[in-house]
Amino acid sequence: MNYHFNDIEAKWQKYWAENKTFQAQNQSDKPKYYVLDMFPYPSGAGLHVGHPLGYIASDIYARYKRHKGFNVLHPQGYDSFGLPAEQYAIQTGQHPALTTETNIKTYRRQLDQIGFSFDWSREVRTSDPNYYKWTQWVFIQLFESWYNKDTNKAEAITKLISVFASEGNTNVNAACDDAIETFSAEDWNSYLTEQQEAILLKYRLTYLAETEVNWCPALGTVLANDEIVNGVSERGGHPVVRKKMTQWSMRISAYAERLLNGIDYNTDNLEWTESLKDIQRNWIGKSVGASVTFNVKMTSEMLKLVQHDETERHSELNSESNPYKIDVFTTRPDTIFGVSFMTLAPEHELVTKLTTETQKVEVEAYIKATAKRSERDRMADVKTISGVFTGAYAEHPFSKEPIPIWIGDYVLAGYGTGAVMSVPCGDQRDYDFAKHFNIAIPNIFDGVDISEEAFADKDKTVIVNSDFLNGLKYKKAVKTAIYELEKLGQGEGKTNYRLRDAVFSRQRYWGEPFPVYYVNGLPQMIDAKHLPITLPEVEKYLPTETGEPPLGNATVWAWDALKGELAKNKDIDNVNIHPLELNTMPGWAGSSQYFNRYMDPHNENEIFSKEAIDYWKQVDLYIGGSEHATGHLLYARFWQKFMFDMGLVPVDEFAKKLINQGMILGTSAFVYRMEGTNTFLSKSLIKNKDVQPIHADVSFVNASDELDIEAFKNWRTDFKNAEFITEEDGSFKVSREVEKMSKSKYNVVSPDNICAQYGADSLRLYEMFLGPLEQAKPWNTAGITGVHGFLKKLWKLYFGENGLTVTDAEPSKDNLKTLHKTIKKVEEDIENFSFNTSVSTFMIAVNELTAQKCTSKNILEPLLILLSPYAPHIAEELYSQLGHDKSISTAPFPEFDASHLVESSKNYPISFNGKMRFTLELPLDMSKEDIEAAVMAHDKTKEQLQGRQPKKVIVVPGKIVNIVG
RNA sequence: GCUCAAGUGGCGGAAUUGGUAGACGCGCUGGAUUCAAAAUCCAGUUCUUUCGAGAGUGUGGGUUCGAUUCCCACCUUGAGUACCA
Repeated sequence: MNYHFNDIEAKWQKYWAENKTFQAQNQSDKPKYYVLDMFPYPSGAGLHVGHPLGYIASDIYARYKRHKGFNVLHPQGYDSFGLPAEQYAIQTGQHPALTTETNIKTYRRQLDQIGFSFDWSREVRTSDPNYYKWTQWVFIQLFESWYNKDTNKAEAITKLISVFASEGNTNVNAACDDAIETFSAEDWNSYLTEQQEAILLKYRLTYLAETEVNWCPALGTVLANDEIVNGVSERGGHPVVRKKMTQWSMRISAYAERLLNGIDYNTDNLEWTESLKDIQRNWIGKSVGASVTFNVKMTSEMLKLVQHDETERHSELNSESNPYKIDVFTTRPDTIFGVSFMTLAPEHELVTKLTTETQKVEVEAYIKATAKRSERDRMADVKTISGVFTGAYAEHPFSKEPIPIWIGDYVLAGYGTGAVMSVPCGDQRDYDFAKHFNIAIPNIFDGVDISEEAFADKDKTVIVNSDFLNGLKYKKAVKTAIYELEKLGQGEGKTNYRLRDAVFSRQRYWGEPFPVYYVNGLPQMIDAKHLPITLPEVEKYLPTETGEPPLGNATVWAWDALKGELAKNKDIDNVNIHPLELNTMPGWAGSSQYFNRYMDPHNENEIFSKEAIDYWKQVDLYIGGSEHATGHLLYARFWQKFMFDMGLVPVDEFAKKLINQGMILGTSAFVYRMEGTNTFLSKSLIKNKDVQPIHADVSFVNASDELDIEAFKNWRTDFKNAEFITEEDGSFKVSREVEKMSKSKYNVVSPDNICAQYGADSLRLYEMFLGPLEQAKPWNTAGITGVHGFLKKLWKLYFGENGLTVTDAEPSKDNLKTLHKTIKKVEEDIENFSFNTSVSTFMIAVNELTAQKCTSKNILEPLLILLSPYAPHIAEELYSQLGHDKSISTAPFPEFDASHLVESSKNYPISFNGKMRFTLELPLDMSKEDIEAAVMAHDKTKEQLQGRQPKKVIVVPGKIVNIVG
């Protein structure tokens, strides 16, 4: 009987589906274990061999945990909202839901054929209204919450309202918009509802505000920072410009410190790799320093302006005590006496007010010029120093000396306060700016040469020329400076984060609609009992002619607040029937809580039941790509912390352990055509020839890099009559190069073909065998014959020509030794996610057992359980052939027994000066002295020493002997 | 620029606490089987070599009886981030 992998695999896939073998229960006597993959976006291209890598790894772990007696949850679903389906809809008119459905069918077929142990009864799709109902629900909860910095958690907005009503906002310590004016309880109670609503928006965890956003004209939508790569859109590489728009934002900045603390201190709940933690740390970008307030030296023109402003605001303060102030953030308050100018971002709101009559023309021209530059231009050109003097001066907080105020585009409006105190002796950019514009560069560092460049080494700093800071070192100087600034009321210690609030609106059709309608321009939440608010039908998926998002095309997209149902747009009366939000949510909305929904996916009354979340708690193992480090993985942590504050989840990190699988690269094949001809040269003939490299489809090339010339000729009409000059042996060789796997490089390999030709078990083994899980590595189909041959060899261990050969024979000592060293190694490897090395271990075991002619069931049955996580189909088949009528999937993992590995002797490596020269078999219970004597007496030792007397002999019993001299 | 990771045969990679470098597999070479091929099986395969042996894990140094492994400097590649004050 031969190994018919296609039949076997189909048989067991059917068995698992029919018997619901991998369906997880929400209660069990067994301990729980939750293994999760990042769910896929079902693209039209289907899977290539790179996609299942992480799924295979997580499947091995999930299956292993079942053997180890765990109640395993291993779900799968689809992140099915997204741009490609929408763009296809724009081109063809086909509803994105249909495209998505078709693509999901393909994905499901491809996933099923690989034999994953997913619990498909828990499948979620982000574009399913029954799912996105809960995405909308979380959004409402965020809207109804604010962040209390005193209790350090999110709290109900109703609580904030009652504080405002009883004591105003002076004692409220919230994560909120900057520049919120203080008000008393009387003020609050006298405000109109609209005024109150507008104020509350500045506190809510999701809020509507006019912000500078990244607008991508080509995609017709805004993008979050993590969706921009090198100044262009991640999808499609289109230019991005800064634009002010009213958009929903998520106040993730409120959680910046807790997101960092989770990385640095909550390591029990966040066993992520250091590199991934580094990426998030970097992205959050904490810097500790101080804010410093500089008073502007007022000119008579400015005073007029101030008085005008103040009268407008009905303020009783007089202008003398309220000049213009410039707040800056600095990480080096110790260098305050090194300030020789200030620089504002061109967009800074004070610029127009400060600029003097004489400088006006120059300043306005500069602002205009910088506004025109795109994000990318600005990034590409960081070398050019540009800026303009405003004509105004600020006053040094201590020396009271005048400090010229400049504007320059090296200062970013979006970071800190959009203004810096420039210390040219301690900051290279300030230094370059000062040199360029001939501004003074005072030195405040003791014994440091700053004639060529700035000096930024904190640790070696001793401050001079700095009044009360003279003679102090960095740390002390920082403390003292902050203390003195606080005394003056012109500064305080401050921490700044690079992390910005995340824009949450997208001008798209194929996304979650907001559960929001507008009354008098102010957003109102739809009551959760009316959810889901489902996507309306539209004629076209493009923006409207008036520039509104695609939902502006819908005719039934208004909200009847009285009846609590959708209404027609033409019936909008702004009394009972109001317009609905036209934006949709971004891609990461649906992926920020899906892992919890899997715990209780069919619950219609709650996002998940308390029992379910208390049972499963959090994901124990999460496997996915590191490209989500600053997107999904950060947003999901933020939502989880919010859900934790709400008391909805028991753990504030959603994924205990995270592993990033490396990318599988393609091995492209190149053929060479002589320039100007239709003649192709084999690889070794191209030296010194003028040739043009052309990608050949990798399916035309065999393991020895020989091209199937006929297949290549039939590929394209212009190759039809091509000439081929071969090697001497008649073969035509291609050259190989490792590149990213992509259609345009003709190096894409589909798992469908591999499964048909070698089987899913071979595919699974080979993907693991390629190399360490987390490492990027090239795919080369040729190598799969190795693992495929192994499976055939394994099969032969159980089946001969005349059927099953397994017996009840007592295992030999060697049999047991092979089995138990395999158990030990495989178990260690799985625990360490070192799957590549356990495949080698299996090969060694099968090679050894074959050589030993082992037929013993006591060896061959446990071997199947060891192998079952990796190659489940063949393991199930052989296990059933051994007489079992139940699936192997929960058979207990074999117990390692060290007694089978005990040796009585050791083959000692004998080294001379650390170099191994020969080995010597000696009993393990031999004493150090006897070992030394035996080695010294050996002929080869004498030969090595050639009469020399060794200086020293190192004997490590059980390990090595080293002779020095 | 800053942060992180990695450099081992023709190729993918192994060596888990400092102790026989190159496991396992691909490819290659030779052989068996076959009319032939595929498949299968056996042997060999880091480099140099005067066939005794010698060298060797990106480069240079250090610690050690002993270093792919630890330390220092440098080079290369990849990833993240980027006028972040």
